[in-house]
Amino acid sequence: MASNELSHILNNANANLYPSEPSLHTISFPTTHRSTAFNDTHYCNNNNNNNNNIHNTVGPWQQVNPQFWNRRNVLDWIDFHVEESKYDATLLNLDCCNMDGAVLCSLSRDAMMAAFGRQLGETLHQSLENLKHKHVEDITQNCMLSETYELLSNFLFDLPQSPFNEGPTLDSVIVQSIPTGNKECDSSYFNEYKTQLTPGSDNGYESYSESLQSSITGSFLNPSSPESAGSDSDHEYTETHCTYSPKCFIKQEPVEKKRRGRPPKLSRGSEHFVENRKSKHAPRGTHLWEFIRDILIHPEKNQGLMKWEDRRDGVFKFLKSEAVAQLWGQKKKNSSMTYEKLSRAMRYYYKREILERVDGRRLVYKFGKNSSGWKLEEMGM
DNA sequence: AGGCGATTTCCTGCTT
DNA sequence: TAAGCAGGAAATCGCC
Repeated sequence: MASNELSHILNNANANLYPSEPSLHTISFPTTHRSTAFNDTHYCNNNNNNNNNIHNTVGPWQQVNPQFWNRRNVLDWIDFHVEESKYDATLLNLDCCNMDGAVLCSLSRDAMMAAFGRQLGETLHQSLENLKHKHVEDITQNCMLSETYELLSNFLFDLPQSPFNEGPTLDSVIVQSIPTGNKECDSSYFNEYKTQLTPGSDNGYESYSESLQSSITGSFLNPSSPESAGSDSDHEYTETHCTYSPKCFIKQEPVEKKRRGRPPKLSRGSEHFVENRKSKHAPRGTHLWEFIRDILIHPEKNQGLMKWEDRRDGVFKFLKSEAVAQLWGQKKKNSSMTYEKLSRAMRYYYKREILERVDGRRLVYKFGKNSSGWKLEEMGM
């Protein structure tokens, strides 16, 4: 089978799993034909030389710890190996590809081979082990002592948080060194990434949000610092239980947690969100206005989400309001975040003079005197 | 335990 | 008509 046919099949799978929104096109992953798209400046290649596991093209999945892959990353990764090994993609059970990285990493070698066949399963297993090892090695080699651990933990905790520089907590990276056998079906550290597989969560918003985060992660997060919300208690969000299922590997049953905010009405077709909602207060130092500011002060990296209208006066505009809202929602582990809700929170800032009103202009806001970190002088420019 | 801050959610009415 | 804005009300949840 021709390579482009394989790509076509997996692209279709991608399309089915990730119904796209028009506004997303500029920021979503390229799924195939990486040779041009993946070698551009969107992706950091600093680790490529260390990776002795084949890849001569670069994909976001390669830059991010497999534990943090979303479903699209998993699909891209499978796609890559299908193409490389000239595997007949028609033999693939696409249901078996529908999982995120945390789930993927919980699969044993046998499970991989059962799902993907002996040849491809072995290839994928090997690739995954190499990638996992690479990331664990990168991260753990300098923090072997508990003293170092503590220092680094404090350092990570004290870092200013933004969607661009926040990395995993030390706990979230150290746990990867647990032997695979102990990790199977015990990856609660990463369970927040799994909830998207729960029944009813496979909706446009979730996928959209995933894609967004993926592109952010793939394009300008530190590749070894995937977005973990920088929380000291992320692993508390959701307890899920996973079991092997021949059809789709994982059946997940999130334990119900109370969500924050006023209870949503259930009569608008949004019932399916409720089961997946997790409650989480914003991590210290991560407020909405800071999140917005951090997008703005990285103009080369914000993928056209927002722009400065008047840099000196702190006037800015949302270009992709819903996309920003989704990103914010993802940061807060809230898949039902919308621009409407985000903007309500923004309006509360008027009173506190973190923002100032800009009358008559849609999607335009201005930083107020109680905001900081965006002024050119502050940034030494 | 309770207050508080920072949202989150829903809502109505208005404007663009 | 849709999208966005404005702001009240109620609710949640981490922190102190």
